[in-house]
Amino acid sequence: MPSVRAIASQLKVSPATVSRVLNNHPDVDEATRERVLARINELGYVPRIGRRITNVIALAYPDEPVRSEYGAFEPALLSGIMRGLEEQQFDLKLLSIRRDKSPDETFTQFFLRKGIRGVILRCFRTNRSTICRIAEEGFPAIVVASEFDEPAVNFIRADSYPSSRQAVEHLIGLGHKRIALAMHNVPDSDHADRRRAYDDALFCAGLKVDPALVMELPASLSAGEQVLDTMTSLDDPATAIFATNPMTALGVMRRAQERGIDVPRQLSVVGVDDSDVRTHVWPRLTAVTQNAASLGLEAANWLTQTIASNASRPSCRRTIATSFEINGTTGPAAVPSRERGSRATGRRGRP
Amino acid sequence: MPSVRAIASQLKVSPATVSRVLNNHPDVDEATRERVLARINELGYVPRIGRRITNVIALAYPDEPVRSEYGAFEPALLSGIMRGLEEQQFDLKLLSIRRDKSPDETFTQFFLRKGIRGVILRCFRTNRSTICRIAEEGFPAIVVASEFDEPAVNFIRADSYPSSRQAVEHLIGLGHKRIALAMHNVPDSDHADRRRAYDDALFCAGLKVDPALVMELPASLSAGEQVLDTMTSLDDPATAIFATNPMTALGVMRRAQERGIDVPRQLSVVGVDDSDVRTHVWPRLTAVTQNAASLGLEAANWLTQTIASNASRPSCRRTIATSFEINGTTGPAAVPSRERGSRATGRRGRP
DNA sequence: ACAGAGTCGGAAACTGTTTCTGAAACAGAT
DNA sequence: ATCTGTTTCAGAAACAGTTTCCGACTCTGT
Repeated sequence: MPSVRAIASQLKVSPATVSRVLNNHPDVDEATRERVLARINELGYVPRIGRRITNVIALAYPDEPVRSEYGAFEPALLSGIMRGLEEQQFDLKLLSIRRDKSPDETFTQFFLRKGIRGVILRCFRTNRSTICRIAEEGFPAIVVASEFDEPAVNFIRADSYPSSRQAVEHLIGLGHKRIALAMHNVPDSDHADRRRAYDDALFCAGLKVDPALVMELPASLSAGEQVLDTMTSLDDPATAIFATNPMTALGVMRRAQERGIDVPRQLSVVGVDDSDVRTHVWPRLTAVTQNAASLGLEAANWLTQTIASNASRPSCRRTIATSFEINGTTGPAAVPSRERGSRATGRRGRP
Repeated sequence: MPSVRAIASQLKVSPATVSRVLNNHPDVDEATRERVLARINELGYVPRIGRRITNVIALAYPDEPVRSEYGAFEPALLSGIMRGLEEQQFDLKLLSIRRDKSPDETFTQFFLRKGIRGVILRCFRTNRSTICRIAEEGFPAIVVASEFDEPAVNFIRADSYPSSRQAVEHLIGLGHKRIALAMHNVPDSDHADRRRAYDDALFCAGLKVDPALVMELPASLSAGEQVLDTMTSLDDPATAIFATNPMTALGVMRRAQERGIDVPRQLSVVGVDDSDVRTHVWPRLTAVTQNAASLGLEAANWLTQTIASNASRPSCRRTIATSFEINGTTGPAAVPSRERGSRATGRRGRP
């Protein structure tokens, strides 16, 4: 377990210099800084207070400290993380990278300066490259709720493919043939899963994917409203909508109520839920649900155990399952207009 | 700025002993521990790393780490806190008292052991006495979103009296005379404010408070449903409902939709919102809104500034205003039917 | 060429924590 | 009563990181 002094003596510099490098003090020569940093990375320095090593991990947000736009996702995640930290007795710090990181320090420096042993990362559209850089530096890190192709990036996420497929098949089973898909307009792995599930389910049922039924929009209430308006005003309107994020689903519901469209009689809606907003509306939303708390718990567990067992360059590419919950917003397809009418069963589907 | 060694030499003990006391090691005599603790308190010891003093504050939860039951209140609060910490460059740690505090250490010890300079406290029904004890010990602390009579306890909260009164007066102005009040069944200052506002507004309008119109229940969706059912089935039913917390308000809305009661034609609803759930339903909920983010920001600002200016025993008893936002769930009172019973219009849909 | 300013970094001083060790107290047996 | 072994308590020293002070070196302007 290398200390500042150990590194210093190896490099034939003084402990003061190593400390200065770690704390990003300006008055150290660039070449020296590089050398020290390289050795620190190589030997795997861990921060200490006095003689005790710090057991602190961080939850780091890229820009804004904490986003509340996702509703109860963040508190559920935090709650899970805190529980996951319990076992190895770690503490949790909240970090905002934009706020605290100086542009001319490395991420490793930044985290060590904050006395952090490992970091849980939240990924938004803006910071995928940031996350890749952190992973390259080799600092213990895990991304929660996003997928990465880069092998260096550890992540844990929920795979929504099976549940999403279940969802679409549920709709098909209820006789729906015109099923709309409301996607996020920024491609990410979660939404790719859902798209794939949609395509596959339709294909296996012998249905064609109609591009007119697929929309890509931001994740927001108003996007959901737009989806509903568009999909109901088609020549051959949708009889069901699968909205792949919570806000869009809520927007669809709200607008349907506003326009007096009876859900699920006239239109079925399936959403995705991170927490429990699906229970906030009536009828309760049929939805693909992912458990943010267990994501947090597993991430924290993996990270602390990795740190404790100080494995070098460990890998975590875990997906946990989402589930599909049938509630009140899905029902048999409305009997289509006469000419194709004989196929619809009209039987009220009991889940 | 007293150090461990300074305290030690004053007390004629070794630094090791002081350190042991701070870290709650078992092998130190009870009398010695008391003496050290007293002196630490007296001199206002601050934790350091090396020669630098730590600039870390904590957000401490009593039992469960983070509650997600309040929806987006917590993330909004956190977001505000992080912004409030920015100015004085403090870091934030999350602490769970139940998890981390040993029963036989004082709170001051606990916080110092965690390297904390000050603490923001969340108050739930279970831990008011805990909070009073912390305040008595004199450790820099501030409670967010609750009120305390004890003069030693610092807090910052939103006073919902004016907005609540505005809300009830708004209903009265719309011609409502039968206004129901759905209260939380655990008395706390927030709900007391709302109760008082309700009473006062009614009184000033020359209306009597009908005990049949006041219910006290837990804060939950099902409680809201119960409220709606009860209030619409009275002999002289309510024409408006004021639900003093977000979940209850949502429950009322959901049940109204379920039963086909047209809001706001047949029934007006006013809620309370911590974040933005009021926009998740249709029609958008008319609500008293408190801004959790600014509570967090102000709390963090006060705490960090207090610490930086090391005032001894500072006091903060601040209330910030809530606001009243008129949206789509309030409208003129239904024309009091000539002979009651023709009330249900059955018309669905567009306002 | 020389003076002054700026850069870089080491020694030392000062944090807090832990390990090692020893003194004192206590319990039990002879 | 004395001896022995154990437990309790706490100090000395070693060791962790950071900062202050100061000296050496470099660079620039005159």
